[in-house]
Amino acid sequence: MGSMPRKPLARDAVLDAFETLLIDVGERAATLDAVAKKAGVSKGGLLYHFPNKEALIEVLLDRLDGLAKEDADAMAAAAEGAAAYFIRSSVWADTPLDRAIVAATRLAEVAHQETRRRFAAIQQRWLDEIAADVGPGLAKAVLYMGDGLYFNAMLSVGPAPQGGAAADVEELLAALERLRR
Amino acid sequence: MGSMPRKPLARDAVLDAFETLLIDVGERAATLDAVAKKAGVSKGGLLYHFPNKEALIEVLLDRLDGLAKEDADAMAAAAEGAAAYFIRSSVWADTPLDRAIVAATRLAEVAHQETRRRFAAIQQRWLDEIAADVGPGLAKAVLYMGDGLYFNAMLSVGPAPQGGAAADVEELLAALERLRR
DNA sequence: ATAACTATACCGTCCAGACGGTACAGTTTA
DNA sequence: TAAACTGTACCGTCTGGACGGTATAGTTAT
Repeated sequence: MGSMPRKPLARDAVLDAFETLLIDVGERAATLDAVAKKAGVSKGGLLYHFPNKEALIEVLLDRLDGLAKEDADAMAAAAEGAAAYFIRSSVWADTPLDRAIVAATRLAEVAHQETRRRFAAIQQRWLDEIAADVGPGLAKAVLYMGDGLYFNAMLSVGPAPQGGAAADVEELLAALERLRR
Repeated sequence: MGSMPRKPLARDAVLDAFETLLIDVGERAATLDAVAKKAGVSKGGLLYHFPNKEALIEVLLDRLDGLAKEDADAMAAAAEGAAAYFIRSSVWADTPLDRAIVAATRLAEVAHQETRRRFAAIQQRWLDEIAADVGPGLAKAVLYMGDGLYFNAMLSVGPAPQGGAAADVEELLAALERLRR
């Protein structure tokens, strides 16, 4: 039979902890020690799975790419249209994709180039889907509305409680309908 | 009698350097040593004017408040209307206000609470002016469009050159006209 | 004379990463 | 079948460097 080593439980715990800390306290405070402590893992154990902090980031970005691709596919197939789907999904809802995006944003803010590149690619894909729905002339307007929602969520998410951003979506959807006519 | 000490040249140089470093390399890399070096000032000279990093931040936020207030007043008085003025001014144009906003955003991303509070206040003022122009139902849509522009600028500004975001503004203004009808 | 610096040395703390060791599941060999 | 061995999954400690901040003695401009 093939060898069956123990399952690497710490690995996922570390990744989730890293993501959570990025979201809650920012990149600066998401130190290896803090991540290890949050994950309930020793620092040595953390470094066994991720040789350095950059490796931690890379895996997080890969996870983001996967989730973003899934989401873009769902957007393209959405019955309500890509634009409405996009607006709706731009509210902070603590989904895996939301978390991955905000976490990655914290890295981009710190001028992490690779993160910025990935972001640009994801944004482009979103823009393409929206343009296919509402036409190229309005796509940017819709994209930026959603981005604005994210932007505001980013600045309030964290230790502070999250307000009722869900109400904003209705306004944005109404604006979208108006643009569509 | 009239002893006239020399003018504090270093003070402004330090503030500008701090702002530039925040924009270009993020909060993490905007160390006191880096700021002093960029400003062409000794570290001792920097600390002569700003006893600690927090003081540096506070003065930057005060400068932001002043510029934001000026801008909001101009927005309220704009002939084209507050909403169009806002959209237009949301493009990254390297103005003092743009720089102050992006610099402050870098701090907010690092979960600096006071910075977030100031931002929320500025956003509220903007929202009020826009609502006075296009009505409360559409204000959030317009605000978020502008924020989206800023958001994207934040993620691309820095060492990388700035693309033609100015073209986007025309799209957004067209969308705004459409909403207004 | 005095504010506005320069230059440099230094301190405590924090952090990324290296390193050596431990526990244990599974595999081989006698 | 059991001792010997192997590889994975960790733990705990240490080190070297960076960073924020202090201190202090000397220099320049007004």
